[in-house]
Amino acid sequence: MNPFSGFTLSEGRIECQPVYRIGNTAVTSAEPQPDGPLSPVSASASRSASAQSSGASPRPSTIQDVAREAGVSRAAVSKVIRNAYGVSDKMRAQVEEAIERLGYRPRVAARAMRGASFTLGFEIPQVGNDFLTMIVDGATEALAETPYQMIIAPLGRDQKSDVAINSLADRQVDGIVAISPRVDPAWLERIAERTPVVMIGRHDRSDRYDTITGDDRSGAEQVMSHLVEQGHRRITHLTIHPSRPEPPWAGQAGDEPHVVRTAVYRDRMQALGLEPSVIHTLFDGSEAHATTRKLLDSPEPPTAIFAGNDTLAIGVLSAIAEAGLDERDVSVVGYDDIPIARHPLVSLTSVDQSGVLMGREAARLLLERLEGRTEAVQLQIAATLRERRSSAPPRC
Amino acid sequence: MNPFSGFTLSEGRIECQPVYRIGNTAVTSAEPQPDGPLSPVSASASRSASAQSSGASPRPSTIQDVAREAGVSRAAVSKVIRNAYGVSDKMRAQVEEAIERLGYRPRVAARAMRGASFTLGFEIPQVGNDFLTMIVDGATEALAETPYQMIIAPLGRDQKSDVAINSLADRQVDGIVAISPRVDPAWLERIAERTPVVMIGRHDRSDRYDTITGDDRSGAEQVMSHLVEQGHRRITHLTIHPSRPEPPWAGQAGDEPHVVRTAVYRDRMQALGLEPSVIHTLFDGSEAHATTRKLLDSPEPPTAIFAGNDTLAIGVLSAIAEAGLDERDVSVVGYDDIPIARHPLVSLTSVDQSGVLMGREAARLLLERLEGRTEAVQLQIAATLRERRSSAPPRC
DNA sequence: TGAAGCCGCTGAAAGGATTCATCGTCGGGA
DNA sequence: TCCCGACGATGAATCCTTTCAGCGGCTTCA
Repeated sequence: MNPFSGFTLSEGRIECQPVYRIGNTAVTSAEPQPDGPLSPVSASASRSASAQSSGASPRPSTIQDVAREAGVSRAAVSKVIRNAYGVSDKMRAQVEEAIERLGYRPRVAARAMRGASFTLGFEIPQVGNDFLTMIVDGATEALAETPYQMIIAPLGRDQKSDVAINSLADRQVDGIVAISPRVDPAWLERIAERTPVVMIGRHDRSDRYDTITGDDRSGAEQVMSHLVEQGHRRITHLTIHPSRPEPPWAGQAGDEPHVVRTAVYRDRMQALGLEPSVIHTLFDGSEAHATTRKLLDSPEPPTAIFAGNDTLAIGVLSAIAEAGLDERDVSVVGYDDIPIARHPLVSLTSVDQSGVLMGREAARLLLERLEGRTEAVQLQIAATLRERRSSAPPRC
Repeated sequence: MNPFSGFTLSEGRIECQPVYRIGNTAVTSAEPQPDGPLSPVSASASRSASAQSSGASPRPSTIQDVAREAGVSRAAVSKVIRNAYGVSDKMRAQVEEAIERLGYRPRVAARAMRGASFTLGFEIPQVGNDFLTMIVDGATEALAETPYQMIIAPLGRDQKSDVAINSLADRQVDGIVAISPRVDPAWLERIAERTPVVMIGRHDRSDRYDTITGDDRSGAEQVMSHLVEQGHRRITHLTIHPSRPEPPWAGQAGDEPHVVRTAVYRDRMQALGLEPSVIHTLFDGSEAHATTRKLLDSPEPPTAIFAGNDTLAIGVLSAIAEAGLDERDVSVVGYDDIPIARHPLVSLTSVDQSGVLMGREAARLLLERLEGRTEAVQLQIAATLRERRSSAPPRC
């Protein structure tokens, strides 16, 4: 079975909450198709049929129609659209009027076949993650005045980054932003041969793609200094699971941000003669919550928890609050400084590495590449600790 | 100037936070292009040139290459890929082996020209909004086993929904999910003639596109009953600005969720002989925060605030916390039940309308359409009040 | 006045996958 | 042995846009 074919609708509608359906319930072609599992063919076939049956759907106008309407050639219209060289004012006016009259819109698929798709793709490992959202926001802003449209390919459950990146490449996006994905650098370089790539997060260095990283070393140092100065000695570090199995490129090509932060934690603890304690959880806050509860019940709970990112820190905070404790019992520091960290009810100490700036710069780097830059660039964004209420000197 | 042409990179790099740039700074083609402002042409031209200069970039293999490799015709390969009718096991094996050997991936743009793009587009008015995130999560899940890839088109700053929807249509997505956009229903129907559309949120009813709504009436009723039962009388309603100027289709075609919630609020207040007080703010929480501060300083502040959605409610809560007050002073109820509402530090009473379910159903409805359904469907998702700490009986 | 060069525009080819009409082959029944 | 139908595979047409080579007409300069 090749990866592009064959799928079936999972049958049955799961209703965990009442859904009222108005309108038809019967699906026209619900009975098994003659050629086995529902395939894209039958889907597109029946779709076009339905478009006809619902009637009065004039096919959208093409560049040919515009050319006819304006009394010029297809190529001339194309040049007007692309703002290319060699178009008289008169012709431009005629063509633009014709475009207006027909409501013509260039088909991106057709453009992509020869030229550009004017699309920049963002691979986002976790849609709900606020740090990633900041990156998207920054990029959106940077692309506002350009003809480029951003599209986001979210990762499905248990999906690997490379699926989404491939999917973007298949769509012939003009550039790709990949956010700290666990993919083979060599593979990514192969993608980058054809499509400009900016990779955010990992401390990679490549001649083929650009990278943007936060200063994870400095950020983590600041966290540790802050906690130690406050008098904490029993500090636990909570972070996400490392890649399993250990990818062959790990360590060699550059480390993921979380790995760097963890390394700094270990170093600082050992330098102080303290026992490092690192706990790995899933990336969403739920497991961080459960883990923290257990931690609080342990005979000698930590007085401070350094969470690898804010999502984890939020989960940690919820466990602490549920246990009726506060920052005087257990201090918490996160990483990323997502918007909710600033909220007075949360007030989470965190490291600001300006996701918005990262997103903006990522978009810029892609635009530069499209403009012609060929050498790789590495950007590093400074990290700044934002001290808030969640970290305080321990009681005893 | 037509809308598809002409852009320039905004010059100068704004650095509000230190950015360290490693690697080249000079951009190859920074000098003005011969044909005026940098146009997509030159961009793609220089790009391909750079690809050549960096060398060793064999053009990606096509269906033709696979056909040659497997010793069959192009059409045969196409049929294998699409899992279509009339392929012998032997040929399938040969072709799949050839695909494997060449690392062939079908170009989506080319497929879209005749067949399907296997892409479903989501128009998301606000990337950071957690309710919308829940919808995306639900849809991701529903699409996991299908060959369809989801792409998200986020709205740029000050961008209208129709820009993003058009952009998705231009990319020939096979289906569109639009989330409560302020667009003309007639316009949306025109889009829906060619591409299946599911619209989430607005209480529309169309023969051409499907709709999914929450039960905003019931949800708002539950909120008001809850607050009134707790003894609140001075209840202020905070909601987002209505569309300005008033769109010509307002009220006629169906209302936006926020408008329905506000209407219920007004009705209930008036039925109780109380003075309704509605305040409009921007959709992001920041203005809600400022507005609430002012409200708290007023001579007779409300004892409860019913926020039109959770994002606003979070902003309200932050103002209340900053003022050193709590739920006994001012109760807060939101709408959507986003994940952070459950957090013990926030504990926001809210209306759960299951965004995840909405997203899942939206994806399903599109798949049904692609399967052949032609009649429109309306789904309504039940609303359930989740009572939490943020709403409590007033002090006096 | 002739040659050269530029300008504005045009026709045709290219790009990759799908689909339709068509063709060849093989097995089985008469 | 012959014919027919079913099955499998094929070539060509198609989708829409961009790009390239080229073509008149005009200007400029020798």
